[in-house]
Amino acid sequence: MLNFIRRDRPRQVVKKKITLKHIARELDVSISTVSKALKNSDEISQDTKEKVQAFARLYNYKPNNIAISLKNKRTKNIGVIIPDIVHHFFTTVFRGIEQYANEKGYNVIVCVSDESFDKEVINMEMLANGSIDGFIMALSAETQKRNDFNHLREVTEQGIPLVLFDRVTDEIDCDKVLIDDEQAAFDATARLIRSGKRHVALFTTEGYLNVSSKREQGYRKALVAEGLPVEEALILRLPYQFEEESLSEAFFRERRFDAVLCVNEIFAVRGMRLAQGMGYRVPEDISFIGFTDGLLSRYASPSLTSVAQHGERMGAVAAEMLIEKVEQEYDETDRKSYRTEIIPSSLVERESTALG
Amino acid sequence: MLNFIRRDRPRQVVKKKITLKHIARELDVSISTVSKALKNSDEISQDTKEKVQAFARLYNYKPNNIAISLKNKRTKNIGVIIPDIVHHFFTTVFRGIEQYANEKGYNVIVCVSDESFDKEVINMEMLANGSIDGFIMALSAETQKRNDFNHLREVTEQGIPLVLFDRVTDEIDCDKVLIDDEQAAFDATARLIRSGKRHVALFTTEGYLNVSSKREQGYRKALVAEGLPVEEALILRLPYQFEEESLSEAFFRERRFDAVLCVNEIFAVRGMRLAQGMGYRVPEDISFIGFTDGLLSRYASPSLTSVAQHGERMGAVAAEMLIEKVEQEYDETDRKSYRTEIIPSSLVERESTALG
DNA sequence: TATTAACACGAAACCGTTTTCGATAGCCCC
DNA sequence: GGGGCTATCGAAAACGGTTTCGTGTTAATA
Repeated sequence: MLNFIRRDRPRQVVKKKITLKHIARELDVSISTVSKALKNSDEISQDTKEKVQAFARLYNYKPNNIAISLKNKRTKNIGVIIPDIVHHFFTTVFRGIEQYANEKGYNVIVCVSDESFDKEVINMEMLANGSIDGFIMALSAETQKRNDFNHLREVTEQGIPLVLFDRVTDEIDCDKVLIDDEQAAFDATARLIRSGKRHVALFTTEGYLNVSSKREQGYRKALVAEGLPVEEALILRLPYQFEEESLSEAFFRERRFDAVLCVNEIFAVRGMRLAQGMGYRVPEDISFIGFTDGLLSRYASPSLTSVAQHGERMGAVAAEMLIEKVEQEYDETDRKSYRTEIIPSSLVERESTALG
Repeated sequence: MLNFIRRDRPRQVVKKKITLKHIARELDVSISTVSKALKNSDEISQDTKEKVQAFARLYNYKPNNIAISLKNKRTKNIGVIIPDIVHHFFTTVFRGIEQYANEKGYNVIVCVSDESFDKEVINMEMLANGSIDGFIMALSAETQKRNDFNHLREVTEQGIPLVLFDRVTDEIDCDKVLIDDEQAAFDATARLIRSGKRHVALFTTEGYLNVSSKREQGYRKALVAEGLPVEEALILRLPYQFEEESLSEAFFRERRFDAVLCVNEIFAVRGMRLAQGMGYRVPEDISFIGFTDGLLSRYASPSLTSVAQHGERMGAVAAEMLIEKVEQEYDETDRKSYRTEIIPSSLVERESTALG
């Protein structure tokens, strides 16, 4: 009597999803027969198959994902944990992940750690209990600062694949995908010097971020490589969300530099603006290069030469590495070996640097 | 013999998750006893409870989410489908969703429709088979253009709660949360006029986007309300990702306008730049107001007066509405009534408009 | 005519929980 | 000493699938 169409809700007919059991009942066969018929198993007669398949189509049968996950012990979900989502770089990486994952039939569960260690841990634990087949993550600032990676260790010890990107740690053995931050900073700095600049300043963040320090290293090495002194006074460490004033005007007024490498777009754009406000010309008097080639770089005036980090590529690679691990988990009794991929970045030249 | 610790992997001990069954075996009690003991049921003796709980703690037992989902027919996941993720507004909305959902113990699965109807449909179908308890979505451009909402209808008919935000449709009966686009455009336009501008131009997108046309309406009404003529020649329809040239210089050279309302940041920033390049002063000669108060508005020079849309608020409200529906689904034999919430936007005044 | 193989299907176990409904044992009481 | 309680636990069904392993029927073969 088609009793799976519930009509007990008052004014709205709710067509509940139908199950194998319903089909079996209606067609007076067993559940296993239905299951096999839908998979076109040759155990089942042509006749029965057609009956079942027609019925299933008619009532739009779709197998329940949860039940399949439980049976297969695979969810086809991957968990992504990032420090922030309102952030151009992470967003582009996420897009790369989502695209690749989707192609492969995976869904993506995102959690935002908000740069907090606790949230990172909680989110991981939530997802690690069967909700996902693997993790892709960038560590929160707090986690990097505390140097506590037990939550990661727990997960990998359980055999759950993990891919770290951008904000990684050496403490954990897993796949990683990185930006060549040091190299990029090196190249950008060298590029400034070769265009005739002699005093290159660095605007970086104060604090613990791995990436900033790598960029600083590249900057230093480039100076040395080009035979220039590292002038510590030209390295300005700014608070993350700094206000106009903190980019001290005095620093500009003295102006003992003719070019600036900035570890992000915002520092660069604000720097340019301050410089222009004080009558300097960009790039003639001061050149600027930023990191993170986002909207700001493109639309600033002058437009900003910037290190493009190809986040989307990074995300795709991370997803590829993860899914490979997830799927091999079930083939070979694996030999685990972990890779670290470096995603090359490139310098997008715009108006804030004079063409050397 | 603690046989749930598998040591058959070569060099890496894999501590597989333990289950009720394992605990039961080790402690020589039944699965039901273990389950009850862990829930502190008073059916179970203090003795047994302590034994079980201690064991569970020791081996870090956590119930399997998938199994629980199957049993409860609730996943504690919500599905979010948005047209794009590398997009400031959607990203902020997502953040609002994620935060609220997380507080309530829900996880968020994101799918990007990429403005494609087909992807939207596929993603919905994927998730609708048990993976999520409800949907939050903004329609893809193609969906809006085709006016085909059967996929939404299917889902709601199955009794799956749905909340639409920003890009919505009247065709579907469900909760909605909207920006007061028309009002915001009205206010912004009025604001320009009251500051003494008499010829306000509009830079909008060509095409079907619901939001753009609402903003245009508000713009038109404001002109009328202020007793000014609507000059069609001052309405410029630009391709979505337009290049410098397309914002025709001629339009600026004639300059039959002294203020511009732009339906997004990018149009505004490019407009300002072009204007400045041609020697006009902003805001003295031409004032600018944009929509979407993002990084560009903040860091442009001059900084851009912009309509802030409070995406985070919007996301939080959407999540709240959805979760309410999801949870009531299981209480009352519901009286479904759908709400439409309007999230007020506000004008963030910056340098691109003269203080009226 | 007895044996056997192919065919078509169903029973049951399983994935990991929760929960209902006994069932057993010990104890008190009359 | 039997009836009734309570305390403590286990069996089993259920969620919705997949899959292994029968099993009964029929037809082909010796």
